Amino acid sequence: MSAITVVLVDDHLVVRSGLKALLGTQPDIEVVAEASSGEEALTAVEGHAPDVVVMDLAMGPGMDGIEAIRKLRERNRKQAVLVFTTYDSDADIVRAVDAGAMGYLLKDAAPEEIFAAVRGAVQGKSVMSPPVASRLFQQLRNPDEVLTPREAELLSLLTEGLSNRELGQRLFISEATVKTHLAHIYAKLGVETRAAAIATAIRREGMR
Amino acid sequence: MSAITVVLVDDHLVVRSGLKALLGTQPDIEVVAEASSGEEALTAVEGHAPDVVVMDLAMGPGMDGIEAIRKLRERNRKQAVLVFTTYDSDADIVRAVDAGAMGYLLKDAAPEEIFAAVRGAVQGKSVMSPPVASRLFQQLRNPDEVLTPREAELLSLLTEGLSNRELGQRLFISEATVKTHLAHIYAKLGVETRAAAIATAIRREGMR
DNA sequence: GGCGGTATCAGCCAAAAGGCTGAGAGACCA
DNA sequence: TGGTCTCTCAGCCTTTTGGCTGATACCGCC
Repeated sequence: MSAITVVLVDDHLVVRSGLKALLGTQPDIEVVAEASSGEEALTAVEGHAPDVVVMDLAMGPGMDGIEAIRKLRERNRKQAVLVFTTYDSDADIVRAVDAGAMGYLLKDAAPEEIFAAVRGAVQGKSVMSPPVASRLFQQLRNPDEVLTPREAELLSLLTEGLSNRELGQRLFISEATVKTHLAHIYAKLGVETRAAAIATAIRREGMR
Repeated sequence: MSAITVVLVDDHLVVRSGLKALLGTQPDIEVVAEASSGEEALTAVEGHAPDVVVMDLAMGPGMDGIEAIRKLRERNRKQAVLVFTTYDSDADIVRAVDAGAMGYLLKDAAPEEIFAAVRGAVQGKSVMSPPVASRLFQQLRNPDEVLTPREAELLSLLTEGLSNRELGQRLFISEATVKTHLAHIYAKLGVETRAAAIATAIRREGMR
């Protein structure tokens, strides 16, 4: 059996370099290409048809990781995508899985975890770091705390510092409705003020 | 002349691994030890007395990079510290330089930049990534926009979602004083509400 | 056909935040 | 010694936010 082929996508050269060095120690894994942006990732995958794509989510300006994953799936190739990122935000996890990611690893993962994830991915196995898994589990247990699409939309605008009036104008709804949504959001996030909601959203939900 | 000795400090194994691989290509640079936390960094430097310490700022729980730099200087050894981090936040840059960092590099820096910074550091030269330098320059040109220590402290607490009353209690000052500081902070950040201030602080100032 | 979830809106009231002016104390520096 | 900066505080007024209760409409589902 030939080696598992991998394409690396990360905007940081040191990370790609480190990942390549680590994966290079495994005889059954071969890094065939690297990319430093979502756009590059698309052409790299097109050109090398790898078994696995290891992808960072945050990649500076331009296409982000989530979008890249979605685009990769649209061109329905059969490669598996592993997310490899620094933060374990609820929003990112859900969006990545939704976009079609096979696994979700954090950058402080042990080498064995990474190897296992790559090998698992080609067999259709989903591997994720323990903190990530526990977050997903948490969401399944407490569906009451999951924001509705409209609420998430509002929260996202909230993190830009808008007032209720501005939120209403932006979403074409009355200020009263904005306040209703906010009250629900606060309850779900477990906070009592918009300031705390913003802090929670940016830190925990990864809404940056 | 013997090689420049380097200690690597970063909580992510892939980053250490990548940095080591990159620096390993240079015959005049040798990585003599690695550490994954501030605490480890202190003992590693103690044991190896390197010429240069390459240090990440964000390192999970425990001592952060800034504190580690400060501690290293207190034990007044002669090694130079290079900050190597993902974000170029104003607050971090100022704090790092204040703590005694010799250089400030971003993780997307080119290999040549990194090599040059390491070599420059041992000669007492200060090297920083262009975006970092431009931020420092910006601050020198517009000293009116630089937060005072007290304001920075308040802003930091603000990003945790505290109310004016809570801020006052936490800082042992009256609510009136809190409001005065906030007004100054808003003016300096160019915002008009606490929500926008929090958003700006977390995103631009990197206060997470 | 009813039931739960979502999205929309209103009105009322209390609390919090923000804008403004003015002012005193201590530090630092020319 | 006088000016500047920083930190501290007060009062007054307007705007914004948050808490509460209740209501309508649409949609999917059993």
